Amino acid sequence: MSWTPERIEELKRLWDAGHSASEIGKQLGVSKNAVVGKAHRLKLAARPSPIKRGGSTARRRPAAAQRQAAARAATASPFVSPPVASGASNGASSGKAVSASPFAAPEPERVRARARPARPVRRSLGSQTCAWPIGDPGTAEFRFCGEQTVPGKPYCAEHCALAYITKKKEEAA
DNA sequence: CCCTGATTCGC
DNA sequence: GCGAATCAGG
Repeated sequence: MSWTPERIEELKRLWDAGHSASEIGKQLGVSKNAVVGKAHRLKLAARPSPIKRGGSTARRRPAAAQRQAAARAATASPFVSPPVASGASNGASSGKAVSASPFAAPEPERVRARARPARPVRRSLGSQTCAWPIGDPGTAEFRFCGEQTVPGKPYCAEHCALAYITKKKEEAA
């Protein structure tokens, strides 16, 4: 939708009335950014700005500009993106390598689990314990199920039923 | 997290 | 001119 005189008028009115950009945006059916951008272009009263760029330390355009340009290019261009992705030869290997941990694929709901201390999973070879996560990872209460696993599976029978969802089950649910 | 407005820049 | 992405403060 374009900025018709009426809409601009409305924008001015609401902006002048002290409404927030997102609020005005809702009213006019546009995004907050659109409102702010238009207001800026119209030179409307630059109301109390939350932040100020370059107010104190000034000049730091290059970095921001580069990032923006990069982001822009990344989303817009069909090409662009081949940079390193894997095999980073230099540090920064913060990847926790989740691999095929208990959290890997199954269970859609609580997959939020990060690569937590997934160590206690196997402890004793004689009787594997169910690696089904219980509770919120990161909290003290977090633990794994610990029941005897189904041979060849990382979970107990009960949790295998939950972990391995079939298409049919999914549709039934 | 949510919110805010400001700025940049591809379109 | 437009506005998404990004930034940066509350």
